[in-house]
Amino acid sequence: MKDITPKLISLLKEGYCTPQIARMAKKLSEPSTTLQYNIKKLEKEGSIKAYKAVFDYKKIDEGFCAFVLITLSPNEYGDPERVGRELIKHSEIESIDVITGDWEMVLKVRVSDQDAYYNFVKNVISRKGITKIKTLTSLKQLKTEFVEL
Amino acid sequence: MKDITPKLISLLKEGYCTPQIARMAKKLSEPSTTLQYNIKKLEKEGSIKAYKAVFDYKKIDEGFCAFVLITLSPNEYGDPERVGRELIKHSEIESIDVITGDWEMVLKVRVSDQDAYYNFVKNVISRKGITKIKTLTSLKQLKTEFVEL
DNA sequence: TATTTAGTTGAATAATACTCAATTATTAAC
DNA sequence: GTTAATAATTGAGTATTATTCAACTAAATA
Repeated sequence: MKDITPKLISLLKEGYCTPQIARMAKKLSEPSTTLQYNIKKLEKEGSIKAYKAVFDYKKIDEGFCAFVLITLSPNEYGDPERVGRELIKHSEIESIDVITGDWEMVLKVRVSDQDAYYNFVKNVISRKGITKIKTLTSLKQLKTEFVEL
Repeated sequence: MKDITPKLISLLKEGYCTPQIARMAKKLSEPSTTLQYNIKKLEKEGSIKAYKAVFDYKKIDEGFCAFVLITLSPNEYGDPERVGRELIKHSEIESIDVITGDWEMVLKVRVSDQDAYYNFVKNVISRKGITKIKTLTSLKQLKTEFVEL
């Protein structure tokens, strides 16, 4: 039997959703055309980047979650975004931030288990420009993407 | 004129969206009823927690983003989830994780600016049970919630 | 005040999700 | 292996919903 679930998850993780205008209109007691107009405005000015699904990642074989604190080599200090942009396409990475303080970057990463994380570090993170990393492993996730778990 | 935008943002941040089955069906060349069935299954087994919008937070007055590393007092070690659950309802908090290592918890927080963050720390974070915090301020966000910015 | 621009809204239409029943595939029991 | 039960796929029809459009109202600008 064809298992389309992985494809579905992949699409829903980054988009392929849409606002429920009628439901919001009821909730706010406003005409749906008014919401339509205002939502389109938010989209046009780029305030809304995507509509997507939030998962209980334990249940879709992405139970291992970690924050990766990254130290860049001195010659990358000037352009940490360059390193970041090379990481962006990796679907295991939920977020990428350039930060202040003891580290230069922080990633939030989701993979299936510790083994997969080891491979991720080996193949994706261990690259020229990244000097040192510190992993904070999540033991329990209470909230993610503004959604309570 | 009535400004419903804040209400819209608030609703869309945590839900009030729905999958675009027809669009995915085209993309995957599968009948939409098959997708319907599989998506409903994911929902029923709790794999999908919500459908929501992702914003360019700079454009909706939430330009200040920080990771908060938290050290708990020894008498809270046993039940870090208790502290976490009290934080969950705060809409400024994007994520809450209990972690291993030098800290017990990490939050991802979004507010309008540094002033608002100061107030957030004062009013929400500074509470019994939390001994020490370290803030990693995001200078540049390249990706968030699996969505490229 | 006049003029333009931005925002609101109801009515009509187009698109989409959803329901249901029939069919096929998979699994479990004997 | 055969049978029974369960799970998954699918097309046709219906109910909802998003979208379009034009009329109207409010706000901003000169």
